[in-house]
Amino acid sequence: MLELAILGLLHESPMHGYELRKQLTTKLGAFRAAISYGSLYPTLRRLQTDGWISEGAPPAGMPASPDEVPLLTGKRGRVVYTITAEGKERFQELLTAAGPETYDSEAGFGVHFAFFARTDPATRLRILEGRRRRVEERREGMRDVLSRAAERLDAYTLELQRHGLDACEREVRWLEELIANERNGTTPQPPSADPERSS
Amino acid sequence: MLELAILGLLHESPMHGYELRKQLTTKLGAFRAAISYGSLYPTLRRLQTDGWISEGAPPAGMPASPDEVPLLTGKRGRVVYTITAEGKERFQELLTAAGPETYDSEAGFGVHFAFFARTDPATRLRILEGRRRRVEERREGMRDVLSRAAERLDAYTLELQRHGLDACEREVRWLEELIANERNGTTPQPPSADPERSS
DNA sequence: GTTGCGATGTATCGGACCGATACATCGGCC
DNA sequence: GGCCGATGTATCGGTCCGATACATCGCAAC
Repeated sequence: MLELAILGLLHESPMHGYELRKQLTTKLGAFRAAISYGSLYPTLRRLQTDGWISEGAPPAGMPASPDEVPLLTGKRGRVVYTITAEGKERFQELLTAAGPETYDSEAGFGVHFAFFARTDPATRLRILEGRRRRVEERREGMRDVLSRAAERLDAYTLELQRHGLDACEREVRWLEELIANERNGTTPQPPSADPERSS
Repeated sequence: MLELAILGLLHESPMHGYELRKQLTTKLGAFRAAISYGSLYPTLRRLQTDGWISEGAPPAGMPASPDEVPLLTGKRGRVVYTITAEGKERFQELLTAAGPETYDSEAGFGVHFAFFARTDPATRLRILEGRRRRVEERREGMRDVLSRAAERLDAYTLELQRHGLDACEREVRWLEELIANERNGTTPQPPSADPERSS
């Protein structure tokens, strides 16, 4: 989960922990709240020992975009992380290997979706459909509760079920739309002016 | 979290673990997916050593409703848990002491909301307003992203933000409505005794 | 100039919760 | 009689969170 998210962000640009967390929070803010440092730093360490990322600025070849954002200024005390070539492979591998755990959790789906621009069409479709199935199941469960046991629940529990059901129906409709687009190839492609940096 | 949920359910009726999990899943299904046994059983053990619940059928006084649901049949191998008097106090205490952690997480809010029928009006209002504030903050964050950095995001990330924003706006509206009802006293009370606004 | 203060930044620890797994029993159905 | 899916209890490793502790930087007030 976090591994995929971190690799994905570092794929775009090298970064230090603090900035990483901020980007994580805004980019994935729709589906999960915020990433804790208590998971971020240990994960960074693990990724480093696994060889997916390396400490320090990129190997002098890459001209590290001089953006307005203060990303990789290796100032005092800051530790800048850069994704390695193996890390990029690992990223693609994780992107494609999208099992049930991908759509089972909100966070899992959110992270994968956030990197759909780098995911191949077949995998995109598979994830969207898996997610839809999952949400439909939840929806059916709530419908059953509401139709079969409504009179045995208090008003608040009832209201909670209704709200949840509504949210599920909405998400299913959203997913249907995305799936339809995906099949048509209508989906706005990522700015294809950027054809694969390396690998 | 789990502690509150378990005490709340056992407050309604004694139960064994399996049934507890099923009820947990349906009652709180709107906001959190499912409870794992890996958290349920250890928590049950802890609640027991803390004295909030006890193993075995109720102390012979309570006539354990002979419902159609097979709840407390102390058959072979089953362990039935019953809430103690101290447990009921603890439950009320947890219900009322609703700090920020209550509305920070989906699950926390969901659990508290599910037991609103047993929560006093002032606490209900406090929780609803805290939650609203929290969701509004998330909403503002996403609005900023969409208005300030939309052109720098790919189509999928954009769509994710839009979907998240929509969900937030919807939840805020839902909360507004609940808060308004709460202030009017329009909210249906638990079935106990409410001759004023019965339907 | 120095003092204080909020934003930036790195790091760890205990605990909550999950996912997989193992295993035992029960009620039918063939 | 045997098989199988529901029911039922339990544990283990791992992921992630929340609180906390510091250290530094820019800057404004005095």
